[in-house]
Amino acid sequence: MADRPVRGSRTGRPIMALLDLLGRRWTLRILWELRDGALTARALRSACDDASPTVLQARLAELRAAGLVEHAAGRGYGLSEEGREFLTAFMPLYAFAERWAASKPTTPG
Amino acid sequence: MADRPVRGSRTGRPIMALLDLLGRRWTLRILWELRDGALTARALRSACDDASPTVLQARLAELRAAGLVEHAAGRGYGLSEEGREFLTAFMPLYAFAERWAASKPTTPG
DNA sequence: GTTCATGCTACTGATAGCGTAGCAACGAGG
DNA sequence: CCTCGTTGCTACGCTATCAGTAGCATGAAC
Repeated sequence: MADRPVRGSRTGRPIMALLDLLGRRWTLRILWELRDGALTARALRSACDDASPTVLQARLAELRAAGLVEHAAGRGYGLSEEGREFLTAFMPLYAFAERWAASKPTTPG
Repeated sequence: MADRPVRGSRTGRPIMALLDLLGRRWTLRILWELRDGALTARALRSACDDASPTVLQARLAELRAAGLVEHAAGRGYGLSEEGREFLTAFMPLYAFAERWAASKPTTPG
């Protein structure tokens, strides 16, 4: 996992790089949990259902390489300027999720 | 992978269910490749860099269970009404990807 | 009958992720 | 100096997921 940028980025289409980046476990979740501000690595872990630090660190590294997440020493991880742009672009999907769940039978509770 | 709806859906927050659904390999890609109309299972496979039919079938099943994808016998797989809504909500992220790639050094071409 | 395309499944081997434990660095308090 | 508690990060063994290839059953055209 060193020089390989992002799976699919060689197609030249940025959307493929993004699709591939987001299509990995915890990636979207991390970005989402960071929406209200920076979190320490351990706090982020708690927010993400205590996911393995192994994967979390890997995702954080990818996200930092992608320029979406930044790390302030001692203060934890937070969204970068681009990360916040991402989240803004993501919000319509949040709205969709609400409507989607409302029309789904698989939402008993 | 039988009765379990979607990881994280028990939190009651639909966004978690969506985040989790999308955070699986090929899920986002499938939805994206279906944007211009239905594709047969094999055509979809080609569009998805010849991904394993095993995973593709699994994703297709999940996507159908989620109500985002439909299957017309002989005609292939296509987005449902909700699937199209999803894609509409996804478009801002497409726009973001373009800007994002432009500001990234990791896009030599 | 043969041929072709459809959707789908069965394997085996590789990769990614999980769960737990632990390390090094830094600051506060004694 | 030492201890304590926090930080970010890594190692290890085990499991689940994915990859890659092959193959099945169905249906239409000929």
